[in-house]
Amino acid sequence: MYNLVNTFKALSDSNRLRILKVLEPKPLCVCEITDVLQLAPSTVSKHLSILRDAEFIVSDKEGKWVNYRLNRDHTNEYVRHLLPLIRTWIPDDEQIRIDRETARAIDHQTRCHVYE
Amino acid sequence: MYNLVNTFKALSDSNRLRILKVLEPKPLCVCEITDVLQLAPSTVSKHLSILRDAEFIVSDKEGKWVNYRLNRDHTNEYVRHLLPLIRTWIPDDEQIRIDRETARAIDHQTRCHVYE
DNA sequence: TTTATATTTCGCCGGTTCACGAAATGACCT
DNA sequence: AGGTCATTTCGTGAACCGGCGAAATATAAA
Repeated sequence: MYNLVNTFKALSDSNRLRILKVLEPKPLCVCEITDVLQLAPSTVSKHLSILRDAEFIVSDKEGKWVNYRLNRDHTNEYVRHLLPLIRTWIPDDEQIRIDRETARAIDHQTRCHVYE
Repeated sequence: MYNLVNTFKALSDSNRLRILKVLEPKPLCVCEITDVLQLAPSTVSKHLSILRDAEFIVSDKEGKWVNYRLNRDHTNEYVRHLLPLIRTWIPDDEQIRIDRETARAIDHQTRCHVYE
């Protein structure tokens, strides 16, 4: 029960839903997500840890960056059912549309100071 | 988006999940639900209004009582998908099991002062 | 080693949520 | 009309949540 409540709590914030929706097309690192949400990095980091604790997303460390992606693993029953539903929901929400366009427009090399 | 967040918020409280689960077998009035949850009537009433606003439950007035039941209507897309999921989840949670037993044991006539 | 960048952790502040009791409202019996 | 019970509304206090900036940590270039 406690676990189920926690799962729904993770989904009870519009900025966390924005994160899940912007990760649908492709994984992103924290600084890219920060650019999309326009929130302080510490705030974004906290949101990501909540989504990760609920197993909606997983992180991969790559150099100084941490990439986050949707959890496609089917171990967690709640996530297994909820992620596909969320994928079908609010596909044309204006905010979500803007976020995806923002994410698409980010030049990863420049934004994340990647040396060649 | 706002609507979806609100839907998840309605599910983000263990007492509200208890209400949804105890209503699965059959509708109950507020005083019966109050007996099950062991919370103040005003608190229970508030939880019920949150669940009703999110369209998970509907109310029917019957004399001085208000009966609440799960919303089987399929108008709300979120509810249409989430209620069946919740029905399959935490079926053997200890608290849920106790709540259902409590509800089953309530003598409606006596508890709700029903005149013959 | 120093500097730059990315990320997380921590503490604080303001707003929200959840619990309660008191009061208001509604329905029905006498 | 007066009394009783069911329910809701309202105000309040404690706990929680989401935002921020500062500091800590990690990686890698210079």
